[in-house]
Amino acid sequence: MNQRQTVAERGGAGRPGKNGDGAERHEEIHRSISDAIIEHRLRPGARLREDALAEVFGISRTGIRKILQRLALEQLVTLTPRRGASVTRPTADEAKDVFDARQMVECGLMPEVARRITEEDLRELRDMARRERQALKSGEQSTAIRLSADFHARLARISGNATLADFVERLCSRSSLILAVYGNPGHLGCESHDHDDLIGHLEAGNGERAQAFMGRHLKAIEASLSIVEEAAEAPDLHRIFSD
Amino acid sequence: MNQRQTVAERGGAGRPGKNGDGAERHEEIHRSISDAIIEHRLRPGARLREDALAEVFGISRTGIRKILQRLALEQLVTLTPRRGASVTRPTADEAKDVFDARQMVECGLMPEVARRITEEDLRELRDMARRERQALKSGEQSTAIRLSADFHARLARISGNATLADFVERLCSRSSLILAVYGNPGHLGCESHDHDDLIGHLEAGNGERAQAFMGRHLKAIEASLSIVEEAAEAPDLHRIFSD
DNA sequence: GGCCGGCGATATGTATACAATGATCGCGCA
DNA sequence: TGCGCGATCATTGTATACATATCGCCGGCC
Repeated sequence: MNQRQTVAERGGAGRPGKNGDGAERHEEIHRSISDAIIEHRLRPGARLREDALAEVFGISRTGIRKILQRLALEQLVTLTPRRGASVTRPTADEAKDVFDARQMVECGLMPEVARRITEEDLRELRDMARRERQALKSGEQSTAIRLSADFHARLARISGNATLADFVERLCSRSSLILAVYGNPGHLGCESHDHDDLIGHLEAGNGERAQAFMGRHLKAIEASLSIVEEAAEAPDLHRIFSD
Repeated sequence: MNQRQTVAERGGAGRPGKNGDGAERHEEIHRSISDAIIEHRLRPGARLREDALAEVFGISRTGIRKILQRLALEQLVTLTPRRGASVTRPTADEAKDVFDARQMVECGLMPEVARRITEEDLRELRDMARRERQALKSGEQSTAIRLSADFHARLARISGNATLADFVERLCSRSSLILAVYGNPGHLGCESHDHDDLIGHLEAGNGERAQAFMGRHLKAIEASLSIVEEAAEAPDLHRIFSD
């Protein structure tokens, strides 16, 4: 296949083969795909063919494979041997696990977050909440979903624990997938004012209240899902036709 | 390079190119390297050259790279662009984050574990604890370290939450690295009788006590570390020679 | 005598070619 | 006419070849 994209990109950089070039390009592509999945522009089950992606982004399959593997480890895509990659379709069990994990970690982090939060953080969080509300109001679901996930991830990072923050970030990404499969259309996960209320508790330095509120918030999201295990691959015919 | 190993392996399988073959082989190699790191047979900082690994395991660099990337995502190896892979040397900050995370998650899991644990689980855990004690006594540090990590991971899995169990498993692997860097020789992380005591609390169905005990257990491990940030790469010459 | 710059070696990053496998579609047969 | 079977095709898995950047060494220069 031709490589017009590659040439254009490299030509623009001035000197071909610059060091950070490749790595940053990969990072960029990873984020592109990741965002598309989180924003539900790629629905669960969508197939991701290596050739197609390679052509779109103007790199060879080698680089695409690397990125797909990373996405697979983040459980955003599923790699079926000899069958290729597709956007992960979370099971009901996984959905429960993810929300239980968020309940434990995000709530547990709130006291520390309340202790460490700065004015700068508060300003940024308020801005994110505002943009999210705005996106919701103007019907930009994709943007709202991503901003919501970003909000939770950003919050966790304030705790100062990078390991737990990374974990929360991945849980939020997966939650977005779960919403895509089990969410009711028109009823987004996070209520528009919830995040603002949470910011209020944190601003007041009330970690306990923030923790409790986060707990209710997550429970509310989980409760809004209609988790009905749609006939899986390999429906149990015996059970279905037993009577 | 020749491929005698590959031929031998494939030939032994009976039919060449069997489906699971490649994937399982990769899994096996991943575990080999992972174990070597966890068991401190590969010390932090050790370089992992692709050619050398490819030759040792009888596959091409392509497969090795895939495995190295996975290990990097699990934060067991560090991939420096253009410099290759090396066993991760955890910083003091990372060590603190990892143990704080374990404190939150492993302790938080105990009540559910106490609720769900079965006789079969108890038997298995006791066996692992026994083998660990035995390894400690006979001076097989490597084995003891791995068994200790396995014990904690196994415990978390009983909770039924695969997501959190995976997380704990990775935290334990990283803890092993941390022990390699900051641990005092001759003083292994987990006291030999701690795990047995923990099993006792779980057998009694006392989740709260198990939770508290796990908390003390982890704190004890963390306290046994001598975390002194050894002069990092790029010593701050200004600060050093300012007086 | 010490430092800077060039040069060769080594190892990684990338692309491509080839091989193998699973899926799809068409054909023949019952 | 429906089903089973076989060939072709599309797609992934693997290895290898080539380009490129970095590291260490050595010689010249200040």
